[in-house]
Amino acid sequence: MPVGTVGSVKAVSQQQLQEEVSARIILGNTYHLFLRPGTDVLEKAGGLHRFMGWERPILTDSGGYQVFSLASSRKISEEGVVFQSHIDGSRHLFTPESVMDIQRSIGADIVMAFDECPPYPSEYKYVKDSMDLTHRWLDRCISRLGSTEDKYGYTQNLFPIVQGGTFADLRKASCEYISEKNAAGNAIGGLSVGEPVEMIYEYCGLCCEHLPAQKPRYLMGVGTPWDLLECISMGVDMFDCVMPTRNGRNAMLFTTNGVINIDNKKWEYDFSLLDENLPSPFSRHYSKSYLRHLIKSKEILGLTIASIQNLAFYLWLVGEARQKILEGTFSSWKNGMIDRIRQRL
RNA sequence: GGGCAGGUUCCAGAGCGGCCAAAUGGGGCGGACUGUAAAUCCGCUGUCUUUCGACUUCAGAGGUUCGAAUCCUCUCCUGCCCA
Repeated sequence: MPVGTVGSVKAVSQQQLQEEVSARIILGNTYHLFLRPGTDVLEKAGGLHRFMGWERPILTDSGGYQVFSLASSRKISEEGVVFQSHIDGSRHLFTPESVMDIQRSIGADIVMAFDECPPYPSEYKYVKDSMDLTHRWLDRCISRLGSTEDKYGYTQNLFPIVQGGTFADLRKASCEYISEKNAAGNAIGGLSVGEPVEMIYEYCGLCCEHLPAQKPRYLMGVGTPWDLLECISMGVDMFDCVMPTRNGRNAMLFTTNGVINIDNKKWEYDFSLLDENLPSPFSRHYSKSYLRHLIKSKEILGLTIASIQNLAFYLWLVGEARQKILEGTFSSWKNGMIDRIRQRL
């Protein structure tokens, strides 16, 4: 579900946000923004796609995460990954080259490198070897993308992905390797794979210190609304996550006033709007009571409304963050906002 | 008036002499979900107690039995059928 665009903002450095930038929010159950000056690769690319009235750049992932999450049905080698379909059992070979071609065909503005995402916890040696493989694959991605044409008349930008697990020296080495490629933007991968949240913060912060400040930093797979604010404060510009939609489907609502379990009886006769503070027509049209009824009745419309509510909330939140960055008040605003949106209603 | 079938813990519904505080589902309460195959998964849900355990429950009252939600008697109530 496409969502829209955000304006110009001030940026975030390690501890604090500074500088002016352009930001844009994208698509689906993922949402992305470019917070800091000159980090909006799409500004130059001009790769905006019209869809249902929204301007929407496209970001596609490479399948590296599926190699991790569906580990039982794949085999990794230097060449690539043989992956077995859960639908019909057929085997497919994914290589850095084929994955670049596919993402080009889809028309992605942002093409993600093909990487391996080791699980947590993993041994140092495994993570190191995996990281080296990811780096070699990155070179093949760059080479492939460099030897093929943009398919639809606008630039298709490659984002490399940092790996290195939860080992500081590997993370640092990976950041350096990736940075040298001088890509349009850089992604932090291999986090939110089961480690404690504190470690996400720790290694995200570490990566932000070692990735170029003038390029967008994209933290893959994170996270809760409060995670976003914490990571924005460390210098992350883009995120994507299943959380708004998956948790929405599981009856968890994120709102500007706090977290709701819409399954709870307390909402049965609560005819107040889902979230009166959001611009989304869904949030301002349906009541908590009605949504609870739909979900209790197992009406699929309930899952849709819950998902859209959460998406609208995430977009509102990053929009607010951008605004506060612009005003130079992000740091003082952040903690109070976390307390507010994190409370259980 | 006559004939059947029933009354089980919030609801539905198993159990039909000991392994029953009582299956299972629903409901209720809580938790999880972080680069999405998956509208999913996990606890708790009579009372008291941290545990062991103790206590009170299967319409009501009696009874049979070492022992009863389960067997017998009566009473009350519900549904269906016939008059």
